[in-house]
Amino acid sequence: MQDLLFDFISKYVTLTEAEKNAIVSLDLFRTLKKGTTILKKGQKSKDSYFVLEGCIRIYYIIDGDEKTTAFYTEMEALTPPCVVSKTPSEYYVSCVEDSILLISNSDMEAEINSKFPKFDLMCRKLSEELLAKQRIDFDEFKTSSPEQRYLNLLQKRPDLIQRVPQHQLASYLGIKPQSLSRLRARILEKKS
Amino acid sequence: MQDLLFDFISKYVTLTEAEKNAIVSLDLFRTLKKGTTILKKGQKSKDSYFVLEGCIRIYYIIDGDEKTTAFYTEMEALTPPCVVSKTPSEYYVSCVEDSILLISNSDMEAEINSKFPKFDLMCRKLSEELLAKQRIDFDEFKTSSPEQRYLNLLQKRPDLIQRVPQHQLASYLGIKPQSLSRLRARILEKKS
DNA sequence: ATTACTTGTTCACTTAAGTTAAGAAATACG
DNA sequence: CGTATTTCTTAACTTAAGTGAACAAGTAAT
Repeated sequence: MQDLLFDFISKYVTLTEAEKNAIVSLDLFRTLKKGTTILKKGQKSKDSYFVLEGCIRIYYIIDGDEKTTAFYTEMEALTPPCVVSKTPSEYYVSCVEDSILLISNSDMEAEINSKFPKFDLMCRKLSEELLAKQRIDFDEFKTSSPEQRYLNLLQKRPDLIQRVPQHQLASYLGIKPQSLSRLRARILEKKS
Repeated sequence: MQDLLFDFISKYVTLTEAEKNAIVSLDLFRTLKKGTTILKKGQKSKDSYFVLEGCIRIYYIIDGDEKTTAFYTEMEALTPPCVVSKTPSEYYVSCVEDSILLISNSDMEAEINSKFPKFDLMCRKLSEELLAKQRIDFDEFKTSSPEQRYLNLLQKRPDLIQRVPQHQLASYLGIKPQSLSRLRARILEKKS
């Protein structure tokens, strides 16, 4: 399980055994049941999440119903905006499936970073990369129709469509569940 | 003009006079005319932009017409995704108005960063902050209708609506110019 | 000054998403 | 196992966005 983490890290920096041990000794791995909420609206938190196995999502409750805006699966990291801004969270984060997460605290990260400057470098590279990736995703979202977005998702993250309830997918695509259902029917119609 | 830059930087790190001089001596300020294209589709580039005055935008050309997805105004920074991924650009960047930009090269940044670790720290803080901000923007976009998005923009960046041509605003809001025009008429109707 | 181009609005029509409601299918749980 | 709940689909209707076209106003260019 830890190997997955170190494979990921190796894309950004090269760690010594001592450094790897330092991470392992922090004992940050957590096993969570499907449906577990790990961050609630209104809470303050300093925790970042790295998904080793499973899937977590960000969702809002607007006019009484859930709006899911993001999913994080294997080898993806999330530092919730509220951790950065140090304000109460506007949204919820919960497990879509049984999941194994690495949960790190920003205070602790600061400590690690001062001991091992490499981590700092990794964090910078990672957030620059995520910023760029998210920019592209946002641009694609803006420039395409719901149907195109769905087809695009089918290409890029086909697994998500299988693992995630469709009403959560719908809001992720910026539409209502009924529209997603209809849109799928429309696509099938076209194919035949 | 440089004061604006140092005011901005001071939000992240505290610079000494020597460090400030080092930046100034690099002579990175550029004055550009409205309409100037600073990055074209297909180009490779290592340049990041910081807007001191004016406004720049990202746009794509899809099926022959422009789709503007982002605007950057005073005190906002853009490192185009293609600089991070080191691949040819998928989009254009151009000046919406006569602008003064600080244009820095990533090779040069690396050099500065190694001389002055503070810059590295600033870059990390900045990209973490921008990532969080963009996540929130994306979430708001997904969870609201075109009309809500327009009203939201009116609250948050009223200046943009004045400075930017409406057909560019439209694609920024994810709709067609005609729809924006109609939507605005609808809002006026409601008010009266 | 005239022409050309850009920009914004309006209109009629088409297409697709939102809404409300009902029912079927799958899943969870006692 | 059966019941409750969640999830998904379908349908009829409403609302709003997309499309194509025409026109007016403003701007730039010769």
